[in-house]
Amino acid sequence: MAQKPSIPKGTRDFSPVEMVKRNYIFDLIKEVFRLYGFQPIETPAMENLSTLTGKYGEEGDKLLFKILNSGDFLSKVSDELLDEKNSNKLTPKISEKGLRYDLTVPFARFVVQYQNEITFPFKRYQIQPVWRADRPQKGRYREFYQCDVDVIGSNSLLNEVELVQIIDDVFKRLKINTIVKINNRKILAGIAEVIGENDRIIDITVAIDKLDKIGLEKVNAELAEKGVSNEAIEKLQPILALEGNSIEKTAQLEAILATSEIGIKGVTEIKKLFSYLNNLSLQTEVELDLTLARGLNYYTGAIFEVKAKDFEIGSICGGGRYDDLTGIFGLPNVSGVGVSFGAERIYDVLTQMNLFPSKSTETTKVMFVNFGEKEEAYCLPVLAELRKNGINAEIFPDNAKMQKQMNYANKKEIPYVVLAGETEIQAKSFTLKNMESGEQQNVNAAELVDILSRQ
RNA sequence: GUGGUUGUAGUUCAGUUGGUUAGAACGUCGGAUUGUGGUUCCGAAGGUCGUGGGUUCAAAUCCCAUCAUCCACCCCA
Repeated sequence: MAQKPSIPKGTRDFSPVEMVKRNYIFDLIKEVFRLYGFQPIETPAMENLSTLTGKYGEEGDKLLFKILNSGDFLSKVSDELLDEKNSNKLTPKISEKGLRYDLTVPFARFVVQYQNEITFPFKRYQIQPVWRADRPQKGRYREFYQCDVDVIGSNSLLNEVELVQIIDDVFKRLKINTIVKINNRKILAGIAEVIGENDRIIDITVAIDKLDKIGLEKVNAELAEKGVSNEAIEKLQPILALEGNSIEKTAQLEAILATSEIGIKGVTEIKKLFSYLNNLSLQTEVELDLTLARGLNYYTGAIFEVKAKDFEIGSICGGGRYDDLTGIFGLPNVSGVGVSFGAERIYDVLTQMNLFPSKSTETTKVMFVNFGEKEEAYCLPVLAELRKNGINAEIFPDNAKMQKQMNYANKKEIPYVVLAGETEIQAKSFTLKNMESGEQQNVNAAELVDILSRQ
């Protein structure tokens, strides 16, 4: 038992059955991305730590997986430093690489590195795993896939509009009912300004983000605990209590934030975005949600979050605009906006709501029963012909007992089985069996290919 | 990083107040059935009871430690 092999905490193996489902999600998402003119890139699993550290806040740095230097990495470390046993000071000496924490920062690095070869606006998508040294729990893993789409090098709000359309398109195809929550970091900044707590924008947004979850009272308590003045908390109350639809809310906000330049800017952006969206026949619900604050520190404009309506789970997609992401890598004033689809959670939703399509193009469609050497030779040309026609076909590799071979086909959910033994060879035919109905028919090679092509 | 939960066959779990040889279901393999799967019947294999220590005549069971696991918090997809 103790010696049984296992994989690290928070990581997973994917069986063939799971891979078929995962690929369904990835392929569908990619198809939509391409439809809007996005192109794929990939970046390495590991980045230089200098690229990663300091981009995700203090908490994020702790969650970075670091890779030990190769060779005798301790020999270069001074004895004093070793004796000190201070991990934070020692780490930079023995580790220079880390596993990527998300896809956005490597993308920013990519853009800066290839700025002269890239034509802006640059629209890319990227579907790769990321790693976080988090403690795993329900729906959270240490290795998981992100599906990112970003446009970089364009300030136009049209990009935000198209991202919402992509979200709508993807979830429409996946048959998941969603609600897209939209907010704007500038509005949050405006709120902080109006209540006189400019510097505490992060604390304030993190706290009000929990409004849904822990309620107004606890939010206020947390604000007070973080050092936000009572006066400011008082001023915040009417904002937290805003009601009505998105248009009504923006109207009220406009009045509240009148004295804040940045706040008004945010309201203007939101108004424009909603005016576009209202003219599109979106299937998903879209609403302004002022409590939506989560997200990385680098968001500066729109913030998105998508939730499944019929299923209680965290967000299944999220993103926003960041005005100066590439600035930290030496390329200032390049604005980008993007969203990331959470493949793992989408998988969970589809599984539990039974929304995966039953038939797959990835599995075997027909299996030939193996009756022996002579029969193998008889089957091989037809197998080749089937494959030439794009039909997934296989022959059982051993002349095993009929029961074993049929069982194999059954377990693998192969819908058709071909039996070709002595009788068929003499008649130059094949017996095709439908595994679901049990029906059998005797056909020649051409008919076999023809029938299976049409299924 | 903090708090809690649970560790027994490949999997899900029984296992009485500590008592001889630790059970079941499902799965796997074989047979009933040498050209017909899913159903049925019969049989078999499979365990250092997470690991280490302690208490006891005796430990899967009680105690301690440790590791793993799942859940919640912080944070996040």
